[in-house]
Amino acid sequence: MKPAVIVAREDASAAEPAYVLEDQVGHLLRRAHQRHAAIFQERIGDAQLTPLQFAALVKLDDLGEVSQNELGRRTAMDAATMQGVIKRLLARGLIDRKPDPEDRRRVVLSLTAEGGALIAAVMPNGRTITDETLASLSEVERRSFLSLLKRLA
Amino acid sequence: MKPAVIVAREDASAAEPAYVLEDQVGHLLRRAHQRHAAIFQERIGDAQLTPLQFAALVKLDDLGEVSQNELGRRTAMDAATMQGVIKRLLARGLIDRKPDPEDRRRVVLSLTAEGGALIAAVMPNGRTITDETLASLSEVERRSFLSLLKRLA
DNA sequence: CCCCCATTGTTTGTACACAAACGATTTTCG
DNA sequence: CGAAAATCGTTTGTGTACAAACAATGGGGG
Repeated sequence: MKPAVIVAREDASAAEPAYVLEDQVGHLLRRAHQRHAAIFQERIGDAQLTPLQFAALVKLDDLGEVSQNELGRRTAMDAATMQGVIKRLLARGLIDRKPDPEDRRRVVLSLTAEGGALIAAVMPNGRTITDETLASLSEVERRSFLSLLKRLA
Repeated sequence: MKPAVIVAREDASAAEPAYVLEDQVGHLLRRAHQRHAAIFQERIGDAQLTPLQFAALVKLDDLGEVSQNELGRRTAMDAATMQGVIKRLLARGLIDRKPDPEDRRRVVLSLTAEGGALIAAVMPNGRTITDETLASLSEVERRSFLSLLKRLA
């Protein structure tokens, strides 16, 4: 049997604990993401390169040649967002684009020499950014946090 | 013949571990935030209400009357973003806006009756959204995750 | 008292983020 | 085979996100 006084624990007048914005996952995820974006911009070493553009270049470096939608799936961008990212990378001459001879709906994307050089140059900064983002956590805490975060995403 | 150079290219015994996009905090934060936004839209119960608009209403409900910049600070939005959010909430008649008699640079924001009713109605859905976002974690894991996330934000 | 400087709110421009609708293709299956 | 369904890339429209520049106001120190 339960003690009757348990109800009064949080607040004398409310049955439900207060909804505190600052404690909600959504709000915290948004703020953590904002902070990471700020660190990225400060440390990536190329003022024009955004997190999504960096992600697209990294994946393109991994995969060699991919279609636009496929690259979008690998980097968690929808087709409309991918459109814009690809357009800007093309404009900077960092990627190449040609029709797929085997499927006329597709275009095949790949890094240019310039894109390959850029991604090689800034990749170490990517590690720095990850480190700095997690700087307030110990090594054990980082592993724990990343493992939990991965299960949420 | 088997050239030794191949080994140095991409190998488990390489000095640097590979940069795996899927393991980077930034990418994971982005994906977790995306997933939360999708759950929010599905569950908040008002198709027009966005996470930022909801946050602004919650804080306005807490604080009563605040200036626009102050509300922005409390909800982690910069002034330009706040501009758009406030404009849309005003257009829907959910908030009120009047000049501050004590400081002519400021405007004072507050909930309208309609805004108050809406926030009261959807607040429980906010709890549901938080729960569903964290659904893949146990109670202990949730507490641990939120505590670590709060230290990152 | 007055000038410098900070703060408030606005505008402009760039870049995600995604829904919805579209034409062109390819695939699937009756 | 041929019609329906799925996939590919594009466009449009709305809503964050933030830098940078701006006019107007307020506060403080010389």
